[in-house]
Amino acid sequence: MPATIRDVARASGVHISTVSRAFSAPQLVNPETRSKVLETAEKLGYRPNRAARALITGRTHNIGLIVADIANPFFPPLIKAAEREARHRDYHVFVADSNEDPAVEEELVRALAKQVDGILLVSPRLANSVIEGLSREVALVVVNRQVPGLPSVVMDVGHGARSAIEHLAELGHRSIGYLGGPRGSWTNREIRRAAIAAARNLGGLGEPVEVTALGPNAPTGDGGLAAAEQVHRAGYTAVLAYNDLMAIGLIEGLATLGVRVPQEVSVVGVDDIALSRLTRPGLTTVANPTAAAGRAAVDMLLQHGDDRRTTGQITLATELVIRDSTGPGPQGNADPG
Amino acid sequence: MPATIRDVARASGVHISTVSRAFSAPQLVNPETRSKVLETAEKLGYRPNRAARALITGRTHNIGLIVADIANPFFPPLIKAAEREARHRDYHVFVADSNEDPAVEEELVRALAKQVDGILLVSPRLANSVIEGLSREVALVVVNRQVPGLPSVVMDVGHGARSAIEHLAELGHRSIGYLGGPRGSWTNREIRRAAIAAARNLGGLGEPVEVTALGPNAPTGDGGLAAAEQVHRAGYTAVLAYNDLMAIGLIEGLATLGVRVPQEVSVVGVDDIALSRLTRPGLTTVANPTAAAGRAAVDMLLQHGDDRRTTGQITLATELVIRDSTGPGPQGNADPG
DNA sequence: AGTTCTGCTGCAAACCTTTGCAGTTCTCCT
DNA sequence: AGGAGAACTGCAAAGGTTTGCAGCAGAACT
Repeated sequence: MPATIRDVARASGVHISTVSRAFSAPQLVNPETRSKVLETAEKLGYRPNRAARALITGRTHNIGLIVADIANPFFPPLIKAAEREARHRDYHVFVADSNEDPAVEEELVRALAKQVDGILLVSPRLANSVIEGLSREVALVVVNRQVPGLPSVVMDVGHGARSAIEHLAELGHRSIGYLGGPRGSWTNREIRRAAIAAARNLGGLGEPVEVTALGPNAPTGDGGLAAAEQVHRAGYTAVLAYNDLMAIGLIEGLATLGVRVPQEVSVVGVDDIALSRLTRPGLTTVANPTAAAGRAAVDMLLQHGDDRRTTGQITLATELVIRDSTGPGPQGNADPG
Repeated sequence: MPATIRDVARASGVHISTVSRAFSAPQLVNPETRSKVLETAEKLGYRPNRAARALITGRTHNIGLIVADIANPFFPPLIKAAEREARHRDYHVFVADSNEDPAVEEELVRALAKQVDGILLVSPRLANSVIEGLSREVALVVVNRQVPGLPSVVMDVGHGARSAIEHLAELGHRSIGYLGGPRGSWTNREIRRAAIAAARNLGGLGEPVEVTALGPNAPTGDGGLAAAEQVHRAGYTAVLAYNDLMAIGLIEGLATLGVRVPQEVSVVGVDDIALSRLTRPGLTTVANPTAAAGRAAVDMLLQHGDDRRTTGQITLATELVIRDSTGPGPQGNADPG
């Protein structure tokens, strides 16, 4: 029913190859012919069949994008930026959701592999070895993870965690909890490592600061909510959470236990999702450049046309945003230096 | 480089058509042959080329899903449910985001049309006439909108709005604002209509209740935040918001103006996004069965294999969830009847 | 023993487009 | 005037799969 290239060729009195070129290699065809062809194509409602094109060129002009959980507000801005960037280059984005499940994630990569030109693996929960294996089946760019030998885009959460710990220490906090995220998350390991290292560092030059890691936990509001009691019992005066969602859940959980934030416990999140500006207290958090990450990842995937295996690794800067969920620790006020 | 059907045929000593049938018509091939074929296919890492398959069958086994704004937490659960249902039937879902822009929306439908078997148009901002036109190019199921002649899935927001207004009236509120959503939203019109009608109805049997509509506004937290002052000035004692995000933004905006919810103003949202349980006060809201809607929409699209133009219209029930953002109005307590 | 049927497999066309090559016409040199 | 080159267009193969049809062997009839 839909018009094919043949219909257009017939209707405009030229060969199909000319029609083809009118679309995909305009400089090779006489402007007059071209406009005539385009006109009839328009009239017939012709749109090139992407399947046929893909069959012969080997490129689908689609890219896959797999996230751990699309319901986590961290991802949508990244997805939007990636879609925008991709559309801009005449690509489309397939978004899929692994439900935080490594097995589903692997299955998705396999299923998508044959119908996309490459896949953006965002916040993968898979083991590095598996990811390396998959990268032999399809071009991969990993986001929020560094995998040796693969192109990747990460945010400098280590720096962010350090800033957060320093901020809390400066406010006088000495006993800090790290509310960990999901198993298999590179970001989680990175934050934990950096937070503990930062505490050790600070301990060297003043009063000892201790960071204790909790988890793994579900990286959701409920995950934070559920951890509230544990946090309360442990007696931390400040908590750094794996992400904003958990931080917000934690604050609510503490509120129901009668614990006030930031008066009794300070809370810092990571991501700076749109919501964190809106809650009360406004959430102090490590801002992640998610949109930039989405754009960069698409760029990496498409830029190096066919020279697969580009091993660029991009690290984007993060920044601590101080709002109202952090306040002076029990030792008194911030020390002046 | 990747193994083709021909490689498998050669390696297992049968004709390619047998390999094809081993995958897509198992009952037509000898079980022994079949297992041998599958085995060698596995060994060679063969995966059918979907482009080639699509070319001949005319079905891509992909479906498109266009939402107004993927960053609105209302959509992800719907998307997840749709993806799940689709994957279950060996389909994949293309998600795209129109940025609340009708022009982008139309362009997306056109672009997607040729590479999917059908499109789920969720919360479209397009005019009905345009949607009807598009439905001639590609199978369409509309969600959160009723378009004559097209299959659709809607939530009974009219009922929800009525319940909300009745709830507020019962609490003693007489001057209620409706914080409207975006231009072009069917749901917005529906809620407004129902809310105003409900007020008129109530007025008939007791003290007059007035519902005043505001808007259009951006259906986001910021949209709600921005409207806070207007709401405050207007002196409503209760507000029904187009969605939870706006309701939450409004509550924060009122808080910064020193207006307490629910003591001074009651607020009701629509959607019951996950977050609404977590904020303080917990948000009273009209719960929408988003996951069910996602599943139903995919069902409608795929079920009636090729008998296009099925005109089923599904309406899913909504339910008022009462939490802490609504309280007694200025007239005193709830009246007993 | 001859016939019909069943169950399986092979053959080849078809799906729609891209692209290297060859052919044609025309312009511009020398 | 003759030849070279440019500019454009047509030809046909190729890409990987599905599927109607035909062929074949063997089983089950008569």
